[in-house]
Amino acid sequence: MLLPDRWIAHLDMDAFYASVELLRYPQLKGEAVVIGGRRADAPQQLEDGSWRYSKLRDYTGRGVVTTSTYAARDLGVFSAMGLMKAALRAPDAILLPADFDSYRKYSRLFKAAVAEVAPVIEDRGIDEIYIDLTDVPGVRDAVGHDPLGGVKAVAREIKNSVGRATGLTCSIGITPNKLLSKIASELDKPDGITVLTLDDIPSRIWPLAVRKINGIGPKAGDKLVKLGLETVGEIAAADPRWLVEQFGDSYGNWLHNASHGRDSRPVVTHSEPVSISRETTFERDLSARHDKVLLGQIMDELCERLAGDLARKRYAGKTVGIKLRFEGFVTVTRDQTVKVPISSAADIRHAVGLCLKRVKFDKRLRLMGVRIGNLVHASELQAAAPAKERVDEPKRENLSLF
DNA sequence: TCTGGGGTCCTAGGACCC
DNA sequence: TCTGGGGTCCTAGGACCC
Repeated sequence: MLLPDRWIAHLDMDAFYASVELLRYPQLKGEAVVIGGRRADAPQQLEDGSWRYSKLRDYTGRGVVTTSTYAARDLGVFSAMGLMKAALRAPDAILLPADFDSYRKYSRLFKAAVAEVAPVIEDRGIDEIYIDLTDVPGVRDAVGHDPLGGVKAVAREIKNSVGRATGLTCSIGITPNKLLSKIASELDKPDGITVLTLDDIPSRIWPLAVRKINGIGPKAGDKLVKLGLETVGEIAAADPRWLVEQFGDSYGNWLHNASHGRDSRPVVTHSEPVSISRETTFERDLSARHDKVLLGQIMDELCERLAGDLARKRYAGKTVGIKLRFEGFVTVTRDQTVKVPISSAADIRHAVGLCLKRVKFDKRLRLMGVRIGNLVHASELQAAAPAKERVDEPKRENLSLF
């Protein structure tokens, strides 16, 4: 066996939000539970000590499933599914509102627990991480005699550490790169460890559906299937020149390499944000004419919240963007770049006004969002160049849209 | 009964400068 | 009078991920 030059782990918490809720409501273990919905009611304890829960069948609105327990998944209820659709499949499933503060707390706890064993960690969101295990003592020292044994022992140590810190389980995939580890962590879920080398690719990776590769989404997945490629192995067997003809230079070559398990991306332990945004979907579609005042208030509030995020994280930005989604799910964006980084709600709102002027409002709106990019951290923002830079921008009075 | 909210990255065209 | 190539920035849309 050819030994890899790196051992990269992908760790994925099992049904993370749902599992955190089960810590709080252990009596729900084994039940079909769904997390989601902005206004779902929290469980209530009655005078006799029993609990009353919201049922999926009682929900009305535009929410989606954020996570579901494995029992709910058995009934066909999965993440990102509309709650109304989920209710048709599992009307008696228990519906809990999402509690992101709690999930963030457990996220910090599990990442700190992993860092005690293996410190080279890449954050991939609230419930998953990549870990470079190459230089972890238990892995490095086992290279000569029992490399796979060393890797598995470290994986068990990480899982134990996470379990002690949080009471939660996770699944870990360990392979020579991030692409394969991401796939591997799903092969023995929940609570599993899967170690693969490049020799395992034909038997373990090639039989999988193309959508199992991180980076092949709904569009590319459909196109591949229409072209007759349903498994990763079928992509691997395809002529790379043909893949390039079908998918373009960049994506075609990436597909070829990915299907052969090739990926040299490093584990990135630090990154700066590129943009920060806030958006909201309305309970009902709103008219730019009849709901002008309300839309204006909502936009003001989004700008306030975005300014709050910027202040807390100590960033300013030069490019303000709006996102509008109309009935029929048609999405439009407009950007406006200003000369000097801004961070106040008033400055953002002003740039938003410039963006709004360039949109035609001929349909009702279901969503509005504000984004700021071209970010500069406060620490690298020099105090120079004050107000006079804004002379080229129009006056504020004639900018009030809505 | 359609489809949340927070992100990243890529592409492609046009402006503008050298 | 016609015609360069390269580089960077801005904008809009879209795919994808958690």
